[in-house]
Amino acid sequence: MPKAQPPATAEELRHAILERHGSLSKRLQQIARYVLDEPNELAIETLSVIAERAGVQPSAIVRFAKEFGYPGASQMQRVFRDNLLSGNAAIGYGERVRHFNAGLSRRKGGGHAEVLAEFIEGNSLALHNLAQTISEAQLAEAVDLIDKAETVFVAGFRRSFPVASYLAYSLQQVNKRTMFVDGVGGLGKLQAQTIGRKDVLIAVSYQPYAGETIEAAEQAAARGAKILSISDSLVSPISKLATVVLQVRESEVRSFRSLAASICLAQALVIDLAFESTRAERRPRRGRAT
Amino acid sequence: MPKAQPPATAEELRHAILERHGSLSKRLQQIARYVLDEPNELAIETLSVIAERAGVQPSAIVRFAKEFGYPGASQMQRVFRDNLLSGNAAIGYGERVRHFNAGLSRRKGGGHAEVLAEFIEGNSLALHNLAQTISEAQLAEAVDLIDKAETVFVAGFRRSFPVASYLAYSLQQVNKRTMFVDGVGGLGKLQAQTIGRKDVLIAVSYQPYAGETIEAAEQAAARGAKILSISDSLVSPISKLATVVLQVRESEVRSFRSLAASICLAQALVIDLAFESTRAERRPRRGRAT
DNA sequence: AACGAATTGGAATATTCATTCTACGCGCCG
DNA sequence: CGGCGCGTAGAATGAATATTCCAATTCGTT
Repeated sequence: MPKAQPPATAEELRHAILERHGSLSKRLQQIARYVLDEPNELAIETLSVIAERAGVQPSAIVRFAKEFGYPGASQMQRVFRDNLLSGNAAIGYGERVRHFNAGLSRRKGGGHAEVLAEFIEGNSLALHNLAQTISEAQLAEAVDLIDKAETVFVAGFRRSFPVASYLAYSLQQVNKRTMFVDGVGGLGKLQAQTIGRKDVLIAVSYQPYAGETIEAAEQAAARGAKILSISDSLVSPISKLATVVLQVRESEVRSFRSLAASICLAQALVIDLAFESTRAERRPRRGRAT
Repeated sequence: MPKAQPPATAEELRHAILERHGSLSKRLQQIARYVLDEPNELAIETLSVIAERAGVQPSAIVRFAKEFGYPGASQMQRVFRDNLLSGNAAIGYGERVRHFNAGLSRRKGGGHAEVLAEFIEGNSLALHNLAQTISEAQLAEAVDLIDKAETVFVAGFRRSFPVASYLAYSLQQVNKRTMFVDGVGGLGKLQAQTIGRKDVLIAVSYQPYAGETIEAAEQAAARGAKILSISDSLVSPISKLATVVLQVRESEVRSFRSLAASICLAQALVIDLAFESTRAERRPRRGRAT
């Protein structure tokens, strides 16, 4: 049932969609979601491109537009285009385009957004720094270590816990046998006690190093397991015991260190491993489960 | 005399135009000026519209594009579109992410460092995108919500778990009364059951939305608690119930979405809260004046 | 002033794109 | 269990748009 008056601005349309989202058909909801999530795509790309990305038929988008009162999809696009333009409208390059400095630092004294911007900046720096501190060889070693392990144990507490949990989760996602030493119920020590010679412990730790992690590492070392340390220092108590150390320098803003770089590294590690495994599938030996 | 290699970015094209401006024909200079002055128009409008506004023939614009090495005017437009989007960041992002997804499958995958570099790039993009999708107002609302809460409950499972655990950890660090709904021992439901009218639930969730989180959100809503949703969509099951939604667009490579942006947001949220509390300490009581 | 080369305007053409339409599939209700 | 209606996919259509081409004009040169 098309409305008589189509929303004239992107904001209005957004509201309208949110309001009616529940009562739309499945396919239309799918489109609604895409429209909400990717307004700029909608503004610029052609209908068929949008359709493909949203996983629907072009005609479905036309129907969607009509559902909200537009005569056609093009008119709906216009709304988003205008919105996009007005957002950027301030950028008026004159004939004197000598200003190649697109001023990116907008100083709003406001506070909230500034904090966010600061962290974004900091994490961005940390990420790029990561590329320089981690060498290809190190990464390859680390992946190889994990790939060859029968079972991977992951340990990390306090500040490192999110990184460890991410690692444990995604390793399982790529079908690596993984044991997350989460220390629930004070069982951390026991969990790590079953580690064996063919296994690997990934120990994530940052200053101040959690006692549990150190313990786990010591135990692993004692039982002949390999250790991969993800840490902020090469000489941390854990790194000393490690076979391979991946050093991450996190950004620190107002004495709060971030984790973005570590998460990124963890992610790259796991995906890289997934590639490695895929390649390894062709090889007869070492039949890891898919 | 068409150049062999057309400028691939708007900035390059601007350079090229400025350089050759003097040696262009009158009509071509006219177009050059328009291109420099109104890049946005060029990005979005159709050729004939642009021609009319610039006071030239459509064919002249095609000629202009060819002059700079493009096979047609459309290809030149694409350059400006990409630029517009990456400037606005909301989808220059999607476009680029799509690019290295394509690139990933093409490359042999031999380079470990390459994978890392791609994730760094992807996360970097996601971070910058974050700055644009989260408005100061939203952040302020979210902080306010948390600040006023008696107890903060944090829920997030599977992929969202690292983010949730980070939030829980750092909220406690800044002395906020926090309850981490971690679902250990299948007690998730019970943990969330004690939530009250004065409390806030921070629900972190991404597709596919974990049932436990949805349950927790429903319970919270039923008991009259406020909900802050950190999610990838405005219409996710959790976001629908939420008082405030912070939408995060993560980078995605090979169906592995990252978490760096979410971690960054979480961090900013907590630190921002810490400032807020510090300021509030001077004032009589917990209740902040709105 | 006249010729030639370069440039331009505008119609003709080819291509791409949005939209419409029809037949099919699915779920709902009798 | 069978019919009915909504929703959907996909091809056909028609419109709009980009591009090409050629004749007309301007500009520079001798």
